Amino acid sequence: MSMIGARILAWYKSNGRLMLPWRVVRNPYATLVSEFMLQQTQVDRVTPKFDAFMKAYPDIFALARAGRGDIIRQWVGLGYNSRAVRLHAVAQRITSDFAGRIPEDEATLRSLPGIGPYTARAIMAFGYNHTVCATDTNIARIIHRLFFGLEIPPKVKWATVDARAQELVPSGKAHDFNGALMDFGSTICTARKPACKGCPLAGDCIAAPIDHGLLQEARKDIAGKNKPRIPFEQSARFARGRIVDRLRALPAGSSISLLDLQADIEPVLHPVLRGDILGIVEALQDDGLIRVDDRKTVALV
DNA sequence: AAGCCGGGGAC
DNA sequence: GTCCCAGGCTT
Repeated sequence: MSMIGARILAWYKSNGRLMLPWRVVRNPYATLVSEFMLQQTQVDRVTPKFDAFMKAYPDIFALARAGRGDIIRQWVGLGYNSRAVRLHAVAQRITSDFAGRIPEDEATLRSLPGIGPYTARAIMAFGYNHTVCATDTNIARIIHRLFFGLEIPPKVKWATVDARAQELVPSGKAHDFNGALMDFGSTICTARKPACKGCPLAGDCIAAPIDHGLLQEARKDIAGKNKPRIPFEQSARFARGRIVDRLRALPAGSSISLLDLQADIEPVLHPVLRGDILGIVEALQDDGLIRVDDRKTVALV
């Protein structure tokens, strides 16, 4: 095992978040659920939702036969509701095509909806302890700093960083190693305020010690090139969220007329959004989140 | 490559 | 107010 691998595992043993619910349960199904929840969503937001979800759907079969609308209800507070739709589809595919056994090879995992390069490897590493690195933005940042220097601006391509990450995984210890890097990235080697002082890897790191002001300046240059964003309250995303929330509030199995939905939603929307409701409803339907029947009543799918 | 998909928290 | 987050899909 590499020196860095050993150091990071030692750090994890005493500083890692070993009690995260999906680490305690530690099986491929729990990994599948948690990884979908964790896509672009912080640990602290997922933690309280995970247990309730697992209680409602204890295994892949329970999830597969559940109503999609109920799953979307369970998803409240997590955002990116399409993930719930895809997770449900994955559960159905796995029960129908693989007898409920969650695949453990990258190609098969990647063929499932909502499972990309990161999530496939995360399931392999966390669910099956296969020797791969689930390189996410967090791990990529750490590897970049360690071997190529400060990541802003990027010195090498993502593929180069990822290749270096794969080499680093200690054989047979992928679960702990990946967890260690992620915990390390969220507490020590953070994006905004890396704590190089006291970092156990500082001696191995090209980027260390990172000057906070310098990092801030580098980041500002990137930000300057960012396109101006419209306020969240004026975005279609916001309206989508309000519509789905309104439908979540309906008793399971019931629906609301399109007109009533519009009347309920409009007051909480920014004026620029009020003419867009029908189009947004249609987009939600295309995404498989809601259903509009021939009598113009709306419900969660 | 760029835009879209949520929303809460850090700074 | 801006950026960040255990990304993935579509165009």
